[in-house]
Amino acid sequence: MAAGTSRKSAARHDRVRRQHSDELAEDYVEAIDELILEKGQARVKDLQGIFGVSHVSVIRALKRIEERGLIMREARKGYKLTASGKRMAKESAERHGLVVNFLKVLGVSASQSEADAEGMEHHLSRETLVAMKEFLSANE
Amino acid sequence: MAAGTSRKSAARHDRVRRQHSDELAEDYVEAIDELILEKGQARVKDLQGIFGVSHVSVIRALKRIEERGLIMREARKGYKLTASGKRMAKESAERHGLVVNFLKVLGVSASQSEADAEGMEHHLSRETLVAMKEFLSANE
DNA sequence: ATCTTAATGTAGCCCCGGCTACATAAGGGT
DNA sequence: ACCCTTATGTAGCCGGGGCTACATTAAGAT
Repeated sequence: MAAGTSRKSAARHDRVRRQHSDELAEDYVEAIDELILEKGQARVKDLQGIFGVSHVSVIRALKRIEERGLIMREARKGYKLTASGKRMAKESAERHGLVVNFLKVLGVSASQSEADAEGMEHHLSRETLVAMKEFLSANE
Repeated sequence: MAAGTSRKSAARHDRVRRQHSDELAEDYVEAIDELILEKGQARVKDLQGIFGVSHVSVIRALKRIEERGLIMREARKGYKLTASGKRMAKESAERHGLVVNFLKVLGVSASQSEADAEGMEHHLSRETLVAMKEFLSANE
């Protein structure tokens, strides 16, 4: 970077902040998707177990995510995804798979690939994801 | 992952949360390091400009970072890094450079490499960083 | 030295993501 | 039907990172 100029910028930090607030929604949406696939329903208790937080934190998170139109309460079956929730879950899962594979092919162990993917996946641009995809097709 | 098991875990989420809280410290420490290099001092005002937040947010962040022993107030010259602050800045800068380079070699544009590196760099394990380093030496 | 402006600091509010403790609703067992 | 347990929901607190508005301190200009 040019001398006298930091690489950091206001815009950048805004972006990172927004990403952080999306992470939680994405994680919940993915978890709900998996739960419904595996057990037919996604309840507070399940999510509490998955994320290792109190049921209160789960409830509040679900409320906000519901307000964002990603999930809906179901009669006595917990939560289900709305159309946009499903879209998010799908994209999110695809991206996760891509990043994990990428790391593995790069030579990272399976377990560490999982762990790192979960940290980084929310911070990658389309462009970088495409580059990873291309790398994968060239190296698999 | 095995059916019936989510890839998410309490431990994982703890880790991500801790990483988030470290991001700010790392960003400040790096910014202070750069400022001192470039202008001989790092003041609240400078940091405010760099991060695009109010001076109040800067002051509070600096307080916490000072409590963590990473920085120290200097007479009328703003802040300077302690030994461990310097260590963090160095590591952090090295890691940033590595990640940016890695992305560039992967085919990502310079500006997007910068942007994405800033999002991801706080979430990479040693193992993944080493893998990136190896990729770089094999592909430059 | 004084006056003005710029920089720093304080008070107090917001939202979000944690939490515990208590209150209700649902389900199961007998 | 009743009781007990498990699940869900509410109240209210903490800390972190955001903010504005106001107070103070430092620096420059005259």
